[in-house]
Amino acid sequence: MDAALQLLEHQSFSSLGMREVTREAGMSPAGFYRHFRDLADLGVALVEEALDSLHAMVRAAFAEQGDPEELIDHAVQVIADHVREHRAHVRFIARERFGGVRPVREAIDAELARFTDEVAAALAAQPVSAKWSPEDIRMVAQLYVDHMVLTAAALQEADAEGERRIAATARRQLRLISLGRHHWMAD
Amino acid sequence: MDAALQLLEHQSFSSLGMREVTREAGMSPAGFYRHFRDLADLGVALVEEALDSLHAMVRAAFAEQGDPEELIDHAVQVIADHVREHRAHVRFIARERFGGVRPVREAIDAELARFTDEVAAALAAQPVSAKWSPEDIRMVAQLYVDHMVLTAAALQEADAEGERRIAATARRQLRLISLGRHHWMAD
DNA sequence: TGTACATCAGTGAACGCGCGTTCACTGATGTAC
DNA sequence: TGTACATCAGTGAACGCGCGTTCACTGATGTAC
Repeated sequence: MDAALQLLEHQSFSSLGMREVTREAGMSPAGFYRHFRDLADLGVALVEEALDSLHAMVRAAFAEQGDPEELIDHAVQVIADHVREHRAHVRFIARERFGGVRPVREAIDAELARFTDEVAAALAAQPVSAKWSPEDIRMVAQLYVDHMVLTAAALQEADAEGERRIAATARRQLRLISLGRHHWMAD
Repeated sequence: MDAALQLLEHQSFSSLGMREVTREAGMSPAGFYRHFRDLADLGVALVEEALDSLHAMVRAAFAEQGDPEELIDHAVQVIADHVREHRAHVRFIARERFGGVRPVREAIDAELARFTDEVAAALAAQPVSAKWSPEDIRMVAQLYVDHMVLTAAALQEADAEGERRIAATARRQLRLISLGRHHWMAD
């Protein structure tokens, strides 16, 4: 799996060869079948591995208490740290979320839907969304999850300067969304 | 190019074979070289074709005048129409935006950056953003373009019922962003 | 403590196949005089 | 109107190569008695 992730730095999953993977892993082609039935099987295993770590990140991003400003700074910081530590995983998810291998795409979609549920639950607990309908809460949760994945994807291929720029933009965008949330019921 | 788009319904570009393409197109393998130097060359040509049509869509989505509510309904309608008429193009862009073939990915990024400029110019002309800094305007433009691409990508693989659901969510999300914009300077 | 057996990750050779690329070619269409 | 030549999309055969998959195997580690 590490060998595959390594190779996926410069190509997408659907073009991965299994001889390629075993070569990178330093084993003979036949050895592959000791671990996976086929490449799609490996792909799904990678999704699970990658989203386990993402899962921890989502929790961390929403754990903090405090005013919106602090929450936003903290969340963006958590995302940036996560990307630095799990670059290959983030790239894999970003690339294959709309990629050409159905089982992989579906596994990612299912996991992201679970994240959205989790974020929605966290939002529902905040005073701001006291009188919101469940649909509206989910709609905002989706906006947040999409924004998070997109930001992580952008960070993943940025240098240090690009990282600062992307983080700054992300913070402002989250602030704008937060403003919208505070005026959703009032207006 | 049509043959390639057809094949890309079920795979991503980096796994496309050129014998595969010529077979689908009903010609001999060697004929490929009459039109493209290699597959990456074909890919870049597809990006241009796909984003020409998207370009027209962006203009249309922002052309309308009226109150925010009408603008949003109109924009989402334009996106939905576009996806219905150019499903293969939309899928290609969504899939390859973070895909494994660098020249293709870079061509898409460059085009989307141009879209963002265009949207930023349209936003700058609106009374709401009268006193905004250029950076803040661009930040909102980026939010809109990302949201548009993500919505189009989701619509592209949805059935009729999913289409309604996705469009409804997109409208609410745009309304929330619009609310945030109206309170950006005030708060 | 020693022996016999089971499990299991990994090997290396072999298979048939489809790949990308090249080559000299054909035949239709356009152009100059 | 007729003739000679240029252009150019498409052909079909051939090449060497790496692919995914299978097979009987090896040898290390764990387990039962």
